[in-house]
Amino acid sequence: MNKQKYYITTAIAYTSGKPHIGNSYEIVLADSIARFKRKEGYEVFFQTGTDEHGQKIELKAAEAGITPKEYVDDVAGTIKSLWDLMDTSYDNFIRTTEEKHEKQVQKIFKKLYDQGDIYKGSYEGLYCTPCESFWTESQLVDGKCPDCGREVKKEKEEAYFFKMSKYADQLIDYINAHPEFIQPVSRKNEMMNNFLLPGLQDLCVSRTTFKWGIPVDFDSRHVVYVWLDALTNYITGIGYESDGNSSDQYHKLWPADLHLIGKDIIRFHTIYWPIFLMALGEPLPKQVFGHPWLLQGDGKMSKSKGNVIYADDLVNFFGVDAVRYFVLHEMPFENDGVISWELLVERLNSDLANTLGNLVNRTVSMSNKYFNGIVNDKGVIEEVDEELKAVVTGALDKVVKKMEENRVADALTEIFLIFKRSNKYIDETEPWILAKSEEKQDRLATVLYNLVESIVIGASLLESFMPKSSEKIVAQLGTSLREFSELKTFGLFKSGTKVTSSPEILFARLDAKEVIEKATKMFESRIQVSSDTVKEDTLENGIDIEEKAEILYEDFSKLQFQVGEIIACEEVKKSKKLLCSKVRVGTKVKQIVSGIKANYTAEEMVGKKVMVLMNLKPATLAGIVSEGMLLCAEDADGNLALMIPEKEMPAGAEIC
RNA sequence: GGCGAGAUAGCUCAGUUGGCUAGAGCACACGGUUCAUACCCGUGGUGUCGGGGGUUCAAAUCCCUUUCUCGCUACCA
Repeated sequence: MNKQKYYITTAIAYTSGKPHIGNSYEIVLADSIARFKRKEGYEVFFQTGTDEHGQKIELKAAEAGITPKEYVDDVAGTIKSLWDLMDTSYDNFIRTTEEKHEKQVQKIFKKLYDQGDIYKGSYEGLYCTPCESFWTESQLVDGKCPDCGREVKKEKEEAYFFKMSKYADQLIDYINAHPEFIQPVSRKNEMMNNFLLPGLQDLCVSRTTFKWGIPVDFDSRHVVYVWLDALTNYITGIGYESDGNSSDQYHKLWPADLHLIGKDIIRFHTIYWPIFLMALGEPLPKQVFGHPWLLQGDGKMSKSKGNVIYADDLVNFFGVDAVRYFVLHEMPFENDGVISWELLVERLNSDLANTLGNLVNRTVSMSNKYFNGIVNDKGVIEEVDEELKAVVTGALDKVVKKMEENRVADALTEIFLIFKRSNKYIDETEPWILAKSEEKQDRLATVLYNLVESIVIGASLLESFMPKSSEKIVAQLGTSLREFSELKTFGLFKSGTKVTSSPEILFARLDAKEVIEKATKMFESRIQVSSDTVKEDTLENGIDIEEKAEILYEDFSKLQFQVGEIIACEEVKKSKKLLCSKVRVGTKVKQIVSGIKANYTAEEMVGKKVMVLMNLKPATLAGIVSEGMLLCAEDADGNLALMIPEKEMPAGAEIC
C-alpha cells in the first residue's frame, strides 16, 4: 500500500546569531506535527534549515574578522545543535549556502528573467534617492515620487525587479477558492485588504550594495536579494530543477502540505512565494500557518539586560520534554503566548509531576507492592471501569481532530484527560482497601491492569509531543509504545508482564523561588561576561544602516540646519503617529509635522530646542502642511530621540 | 486614517447554527484518602458574559450605538 506523503517545513532561521526560545518554538511545533503525521501513517518529509546570506551577516563577519562563510558555518552549527537538543526529527537541514541551492537559485532567477517576470530596474530608471526606492511609471504621482512628491531621477542604482502585479488576480482567485490556504483565517483579510486589493508593488530581487549573496550569474554586480533566495529553499531542498528535470522526490513531495512560519513573515509566504511559484509554473503549497509568538512576560528580552532565554538554558533547568510540553501547551492558537520562569515551574509541577509522573509512579509502586510487579488482567470487571475505558479509547479520535486544525495545545489537553481520569479511577477503586481482603485480589489485579493499560495508551498518544518521556514511561511498565491503530482497543497489554521494580522519578517537582534565584544568578553572570567581550557587545548594540553614496561638500552646503524652539505643539487628530509643532527659528515661525507621537507628547515638546532642516520643500501630511523637518536619532526598534544642542543656544543658531 | 480581531469567575481562556440554574484549567479554602513525587479525589463562584439600546417566547450568542485593548497597514519631511 502506498503511503500518503506529507511535506512540512519551518521557516529557515537567519544565521545572524543564536536564536532565543521564542525562535526555537517553531521547530518544536513543527516536529510535533511531523511526528504525529508519521504515527498517523503518512510518509512525512520534514525540512528546516538556515538562511545564510545578507548584508547583516557580511557586516558581522567583518567585525569578527572572519569570512562570512566561516561566520555562518559557526552559527548554523549552533542552530542545528539546538534543534537536535530539542529532539526534533527533521529529515533535511538545508543551508542556503549549499551549492545545490545556490545553483538552482541562479537558474530560477535566469528563467524568470528570460520569461520577462524579472526586469532590470534601471530600465525604468525612476529612482527616488531620498526614499531609496525604485518606482514604475504607473506608480508615480504627477510624474513624481508617490512617497515624497519629489523628482525621481533616471538611471540611478540599478536593480532587478519582479513583476508582482502580473499574477495578483490569479493569486486573489486562488486565495478565495482555498479558504484553508492562510491560517489563521484572520490573517487572510490582512493580506487581501492591505496588499492584494490595493494593488501589488513590484518586488526588488537583487542588490548591488553588498556581496554576500548568490550572484546573478548573467550580471555579476548583483546578488539575489533575500526572498527569492530564502523562499526557494522549500523546493531546492527536495530536488527542484528549473529546467524541468526535477527529482522523483520533488515530484512526490511538492506541493508542500504545510509551511509553518512566524506571523511576521506571513506576507512573504502568502503573496510573494505563491507568485514566484506561479511564475515557475509550479503548484502552490496547501497551507501556510502563521503561528503567534512566545514572549517573555516581564519585559522584552534584550541581550544588554542579559535576560535572553535560550532553549538550552531551559533544557538545563527542566529537561527537554518539559520545555517541549511548555511551549506547546502555553501557545494559544491566535494570540501571543507568555513565557516566564513561574509559569514554567507551574506547568511542570502541576501537569507533568503531579498528574502524569505521580500517576505512573503510584501505579508502578502498587504493582510492586501487591503483586511483585506482575500485571495481570483477571477479568473482574465492575461498572466504574467503563467510564475509564471510554475516556481512554475515545482519546485518539479527539486528539486527531484537534491536530487536523493544528491545535496542538488542545490536543495535549485531550491526552492529559486520560491521566486525570486514571487518577480519579484510583480513588474510585481504592486499591489499598482491596489489598486488605483475600477474596478481592483478582479485582485488585484487574484495577492495576486497567491503570497500566490506560497509561500505555496515553503515553503512546503523547509520543509525538514528548518522545523521550513517553519511551521512559512504557519502559517502566515493561512494554513499548503502540501504533495509533492499537489505541482504540482496551486490553492489549500483555498479562503477566513485569513492571520495573525501581521506578525512576519522571519529572521532579521544582520550587519556583529557587528556580528564579538560579535564573537570576545566571543572567547576572552573563552581563559580566558580555561586558568583558566588548566586541560582541558592540556588535549587538551598534546599529548599521545601509551606506549611502558619497556626497560633495556642495551637496551638504545646500542643506540649511538651524536650532528651532518649539513654541506650540498639538496632536494631529487623523493620525496615530503625527505631532504638529510651531517652531520659532530666529524671527520666523514654521509649522512642522513629525511622526514622533509614540515617543513624545505634545505637552513635553513645548519649550524644547531642536535641530531643524529649514529648506526642505513643504509637503502635506494627513492634510496639514509641513514646512521643514525635526531631526531625530532612531534605534532598531524605531524609538526616536530629538537632536538637542549640548549647550544652550538661541533659536535660529545655524548648525553647520 | 483604512481593514480586522477581541472585551466572559482572582488569573488564562472555552462557549458550535440564539434555548434548560453560563463552563474548563490554574490559584485559593474546606473535606476525604494514604498506593504515590506533601501527591490524588471531592466540594465551594451573588461572574451587571465591557457600557447603552433593539429584534425575539428566549441573546454571552443576532442588529445598532459607545468605551477600551490588540493586530496588520498608511502617514513618519
